[in-house]
Amino acid sequence: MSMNKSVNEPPWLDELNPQQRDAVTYGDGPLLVVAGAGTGKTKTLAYRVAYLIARGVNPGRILLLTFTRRAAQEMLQRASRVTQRGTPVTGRVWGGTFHATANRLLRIYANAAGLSKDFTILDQGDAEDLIGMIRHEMGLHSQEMRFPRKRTCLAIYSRTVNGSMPLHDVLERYFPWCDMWEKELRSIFGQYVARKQERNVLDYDDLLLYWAEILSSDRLASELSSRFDHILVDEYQDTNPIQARILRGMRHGNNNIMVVGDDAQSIYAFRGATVKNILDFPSQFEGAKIVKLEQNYRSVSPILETTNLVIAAARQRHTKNLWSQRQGGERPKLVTCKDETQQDEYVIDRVLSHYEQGVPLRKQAVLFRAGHLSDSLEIELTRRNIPYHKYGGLRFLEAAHVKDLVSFLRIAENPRDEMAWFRALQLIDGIGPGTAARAVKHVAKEGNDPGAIRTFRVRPAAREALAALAGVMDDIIKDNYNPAMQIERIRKFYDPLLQKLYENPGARMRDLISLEQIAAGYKSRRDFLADLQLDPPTSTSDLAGPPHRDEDWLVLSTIHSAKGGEWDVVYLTHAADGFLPSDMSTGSQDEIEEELRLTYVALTRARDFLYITWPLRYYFKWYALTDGHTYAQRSRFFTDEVMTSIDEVHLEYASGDDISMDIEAGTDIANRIRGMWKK
DNA sequence: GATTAAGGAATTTTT
DNA sequence: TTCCTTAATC
Repeated sequence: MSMNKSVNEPPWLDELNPQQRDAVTYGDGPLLVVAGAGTGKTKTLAYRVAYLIARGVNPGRILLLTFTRRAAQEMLQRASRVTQRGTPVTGRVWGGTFHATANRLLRIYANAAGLSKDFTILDQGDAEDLIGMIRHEMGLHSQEMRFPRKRTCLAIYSRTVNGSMPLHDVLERYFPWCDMWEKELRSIFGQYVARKQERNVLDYDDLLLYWAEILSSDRLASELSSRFDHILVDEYQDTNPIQARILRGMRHGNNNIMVVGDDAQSIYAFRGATVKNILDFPSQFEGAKIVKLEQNYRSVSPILETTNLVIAAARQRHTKNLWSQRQGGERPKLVTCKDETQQDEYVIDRVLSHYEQGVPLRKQAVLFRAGHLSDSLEIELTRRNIPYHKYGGLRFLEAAHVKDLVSFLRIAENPRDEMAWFRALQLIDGIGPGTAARAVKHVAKEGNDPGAIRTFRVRPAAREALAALAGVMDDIIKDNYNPAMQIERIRKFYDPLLQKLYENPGARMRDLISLEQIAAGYKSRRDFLADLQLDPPTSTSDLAGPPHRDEDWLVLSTIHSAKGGEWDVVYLTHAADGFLPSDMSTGSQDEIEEELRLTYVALTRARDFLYITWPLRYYFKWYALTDGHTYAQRSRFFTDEVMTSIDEVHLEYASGDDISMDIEAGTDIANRIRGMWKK
């Protein structure tokens, strides 16, 4: 910025360090901010938004792309706190994920994209099922011919689309064991695409793909670009080639774009994300300025020392020298436990101890590689009445009963939605896959009027239920029914089925009640569905409704879902080889390196205290028959070099099976027991 | 043609 | 364990 403008600069710019300030006050044109962990990336983006608005940019003409909706909201709230006292103008900023933004834009430009604007969205499960269906129709059964599973098929498809790469290359590089099926896969994918178009549905990848495709027309690219004076992108290291293509397309009129990221934290390669996007940014957007943020405000220096050592093992990265002014503090601890039970005990013990020292539960987080790794901890927390929220892992929306209910709404929104029909119909006794498929065809032949399901002939036993289902559809399509009322109506039909269908109807029923409550916040069914699928509730307990607002709870999270977060105390559990790195990801050097970055992301979430724990012994839980166990090894990422910065704690030698393993308390007890004889 | 019983296989990360 | 497919029955 030129000096003569500084008189007009807002006073809050003083709250930034020189590099942050450079980024925030940068003029027009492309800007790349390489921001190390904890260097105030969120702050910089938020202040940039505030700055732009203060400089007179219309908030409605700013697009802020983030990884989750929550991240966008937090930034915008922060931006409005910075600028105002007055009205939160930031509410008008377009903020959200790429997918949610795609959804919003595609509704507006549906015609241009060759879509009908009432399209519905297939989530991953639906997409898998559709592929599974097609695979089955083609007679490619997985078992005997060992054809790739439907999950794998979708993963291959997705990688091809997101990476903008030919199928052949994807197979060769990432799925070599499926190489021999290239022809069949190509044909499945062809049908998959045709089927989606015929049915007016988009999968997650399509949202990006259609957006990108619209932009390939110069006229439309100009039109879309002209909606936004500025585009800001967070977590740029986790975008994929198609997203980079979209951004280029969106900058037809001007090149005001700011991307922020850290190559050391790139952890979404499995989704096609590539660090290349960051590296290539300067060549893709000519004249780009680069700003590096290297002062870490988050972690105390002993923790930073450890994280710097961990990431130093990465082969390919931008060198950054992260430093912290937060001197003092404890060195991280690496705790070897006997088994998972002891690990749970230890973590809970430390959590409570920090809690007593004044750190609320919500400022502490337990992180792990995979969703199921917190299962035993969750049981123990529940038993002890310690409240927690879990992020990542199995999501609410994927639960069968929720999908059942949502499928009715999807039919109402888009009667062509084959997967929704298929699901709803099979709820009826006497209707299986075969009948359901024919019923779907019948409805299509009758012009996709949902009422046409009445005229489909089924076996006598199913007739009454089918008529009832048709009645539900009639009712919820009525104009004066809001989403919550629609769900209430569906439940009249569905609740009795739920009782019959599932073992634990009580818990499932509660989910449906939460769903109805969430729906009450929406006026339109379309928005409700889109939000549910694109910005789903992040924590399983977000759904328990908001009964206690200021309640405190411990955070459990997969490392992926912990991205962007920070906590006073962080526990990284299951730091054993096989889990970190995951056994699934040790195929190639690239994969292992991604696991290393994942570890780095986990460790850099910590502000004051960092505990890394791993159990020596794992029991085979998934086999009821074998009660065997296996010995684990400490994660390979904690090399001797790294360990020079970490204190080791050994709990595995302690005797007894189920005593609490607090070290301090342990010595205390030993003392007291000795004392008993000293009198 | 639908449902159920039985057998077999495999377990990541997310929009 | 859970999910999924296949074979046997209704």
